[in-house]
Amino acid sequence: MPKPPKPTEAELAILRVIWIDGPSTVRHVRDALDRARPTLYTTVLKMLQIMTVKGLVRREEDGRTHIYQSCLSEERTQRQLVRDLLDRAFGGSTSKLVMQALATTRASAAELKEVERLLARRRKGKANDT
Amino acid sequence: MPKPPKPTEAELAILRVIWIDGPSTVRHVRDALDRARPTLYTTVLKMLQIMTVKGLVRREEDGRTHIYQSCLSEERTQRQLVRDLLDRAFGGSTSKLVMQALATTRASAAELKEVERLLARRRKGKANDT
DNA sequence: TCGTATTTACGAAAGTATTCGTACAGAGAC
DNA sequence: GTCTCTGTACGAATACTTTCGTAAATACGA
Repeated sequence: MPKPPKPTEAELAILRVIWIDGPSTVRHVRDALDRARPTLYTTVLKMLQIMTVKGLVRREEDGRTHIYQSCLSEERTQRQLVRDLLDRAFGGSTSKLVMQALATTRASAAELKEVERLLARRRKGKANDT
Repeated sequence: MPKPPKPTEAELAILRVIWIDGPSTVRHVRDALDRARPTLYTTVLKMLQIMTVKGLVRREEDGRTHIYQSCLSEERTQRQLVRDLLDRAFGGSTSKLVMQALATTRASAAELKEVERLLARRRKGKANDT
């Protein structure tokens, strides 16, 4: 299968619901999204139909309703998005990107520790374990 | 002034030229972009006009031609983009984002060393120095 | 002066993403 | 059966982004 395209903003929001809550109905996705931003039922439905055509999600019929699940893992998609940003905004420099990530106020002490743990593991040769 | 919006893809490509090469004419930006992707002169001109209205760049007249410079620093924009991605794709988890950044094949040994240096500096309290 | 280059201006077209409105079908209450 | 609720389908409208075509002004060389 041809690699699925980079998800758009609205698509990503939907994918996140599915990654976190697992395979979901349209209604579930809508309710989850609605908390952040009011969304009509048919809008979510339409998006999921489009995403099905694009190969971002696939659906399973359960009686009258459909259940959507992601075709891509959260990690793989995240990696794709990071790489994309790396190329578009950082000229490929990972260290510059990490620098700006750490400059974010949201990077808590616990987060920093976790990052250090990652680096240490990586240094020991135990590359990616995601 | 109201904070300028997140640059679109084409806008970011233009901004990168200006950040790297300094204040530029339309022609210079076009020539630079053209190496990566053929672009018509008037397309770049139009984009720069739009970007001027949005407050992403400002221009100075030099005789008949205009010279465009960025209103935002490269670092600030990068930080904005990283934070945006952090929120949209990682639920705010900096460590997960960094993990995926390091998982990229493009992260060379030198890059990793640089990241470690950053972390060490940060640990010592010398927060951001960009 | 005349023709060509280069420049800005800008509306319109094309492309893409998102939202909305309406139709229709099935299930359950009454 | 009929009403209502919940579901899918899908075209159309809207919004946003990018590209293109053409006009007008100015500079410059022959």
